[in-house]
Amino acid sequence: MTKDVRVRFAPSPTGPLHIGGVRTALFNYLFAKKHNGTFVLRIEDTDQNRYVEGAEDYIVKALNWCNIPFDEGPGKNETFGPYRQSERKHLYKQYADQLIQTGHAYYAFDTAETLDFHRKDHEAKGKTFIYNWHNREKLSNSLSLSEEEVNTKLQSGEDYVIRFKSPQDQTLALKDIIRGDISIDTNILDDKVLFKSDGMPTYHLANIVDDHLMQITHVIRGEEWLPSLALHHQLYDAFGWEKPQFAHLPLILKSTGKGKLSKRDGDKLGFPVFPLEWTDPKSNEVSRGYKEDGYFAEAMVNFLAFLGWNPGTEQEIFSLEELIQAFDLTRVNKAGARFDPDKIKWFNHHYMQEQDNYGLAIAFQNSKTELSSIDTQYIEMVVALIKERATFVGDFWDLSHFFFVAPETHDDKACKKAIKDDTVSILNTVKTIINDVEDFTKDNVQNVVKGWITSNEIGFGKVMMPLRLALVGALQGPDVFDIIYMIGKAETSRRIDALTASI
RNA sequence: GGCCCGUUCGUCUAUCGGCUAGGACGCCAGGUUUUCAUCCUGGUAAGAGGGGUUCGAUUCCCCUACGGGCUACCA
Repeated sequence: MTKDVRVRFAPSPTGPLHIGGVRTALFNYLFAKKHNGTFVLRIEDTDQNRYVEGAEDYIVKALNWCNIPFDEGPGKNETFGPYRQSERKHLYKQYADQLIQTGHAYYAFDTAETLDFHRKDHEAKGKTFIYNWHNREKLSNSLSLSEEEVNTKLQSGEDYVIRFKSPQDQTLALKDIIRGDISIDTNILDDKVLFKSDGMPTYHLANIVDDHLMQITHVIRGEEWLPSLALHHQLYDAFGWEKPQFAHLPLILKSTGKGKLSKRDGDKLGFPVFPLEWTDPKSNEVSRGYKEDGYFAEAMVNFLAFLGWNPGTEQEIFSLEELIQAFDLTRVNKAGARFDPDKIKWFNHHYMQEQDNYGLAIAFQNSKTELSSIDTQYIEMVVALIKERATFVGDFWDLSHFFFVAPETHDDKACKKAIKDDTVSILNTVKTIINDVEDFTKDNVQNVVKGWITSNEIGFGKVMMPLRLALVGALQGPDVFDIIYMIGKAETSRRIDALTASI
């Protein structure tokens, strides 16, 4: 009998969730759903200084937009709540105290200035200052001070932190689902602060306590946490708790240049790094989002799933449901993956073709004031004709404006190529022929015009090129007869006249 | 600097000792479209280097190089 799978996504509300965070959430979600488990959202807001207004709301909205909503979290199925660490503040102190009683932790009174001095002093001597067995006896803490001294400090209200007492001369055998076995020498570990002088736990304590209390079975997080695994591992042992399984995901790297993709790379690299647009509450600076840039959630999810994971088959297009079925943590890669903006565009083009035309038409109409008074059904027909050429709804206008307004100019290069001495007379005849079509369908117009060209041995290029030029203003766009059918006889005539008049 | 993790086409990746190293994006060419794009077909391009182990290493081990992460009373 195995335990029900419970995973959590535990972001810190310090700003908009970035794309790497979305990927972490996605992998948690896929893993949970694959195993009929529960996906928990926990807000890790233990750092009061970095709290950003609106960030939590953003995280929830982003997960919902990606269609990977949490099962349990703030305001939703709160069986293990509360889900904000700031609201669980009262819980942590007793656990820190427990560790002191069992000898796994101690009080430390060193000021930030003192520690800073030691760090700089060591650095100047070419050494690294580590607060651990090496020198904790020389610092101000409950291991170096007498019991009276410690009690006096505590009772006088002096600031203190609680540090984990990292053991000496031990080798830790850590396990990671993705990376396998990792062994760590405890001598190089420092005595991490578990409980801060402001009465809040640090990430390390809160994380372990909450994962335990919330019965988390699998911790799936970014690789930046791998160095903390040794500490977390020891914390579980110190509490005597059963450990969850760990999986550290490879990081998402910048598409070009060095380092991991960061929040600041957004506008600099020309593509969003956030799922949704974000306005910084302090500076009012706006960062673009995938949604607002015209990406479909399915495209982003499919792309992100393949950043660091693959199913082992050659299939690349996966619906969310298919991803859930195929997902397997042991197939996650170890190495970091560069973000490829071209590839996510390709996914978007693919998912564009699967979108409902009416929905696209509405989105198109809402995006362009020129379309506000145009019949949505007409727009839907246009969308059907052009969407295979588009990656974003934002491409639609460039691809289809001639369905709505007559060209104001005719492309010079195209004119040189398409217009010959007999073009005016040919176009006039074509105009008459089109006007004479009684049952005005695309096929009928096409048959009549093509029949006329063939029987008079004129040559298709001499007719079709100038005709297209008249209708579109350039040598581009979908089938000429689709355009003629859509804009109608009268407008076709007007556009032909406009071109012949300019020759 | 120290510690940890990693290293296959430009990019994302397949390969779990037998390889003519496969796929996708991008790029290039051809075809379709008498336009452009889409689409189709083809092409380009890779196991960091050096040692081992082995009949045989991209695959296992070691070293070096390179890349990444961490190194806060941040998460």
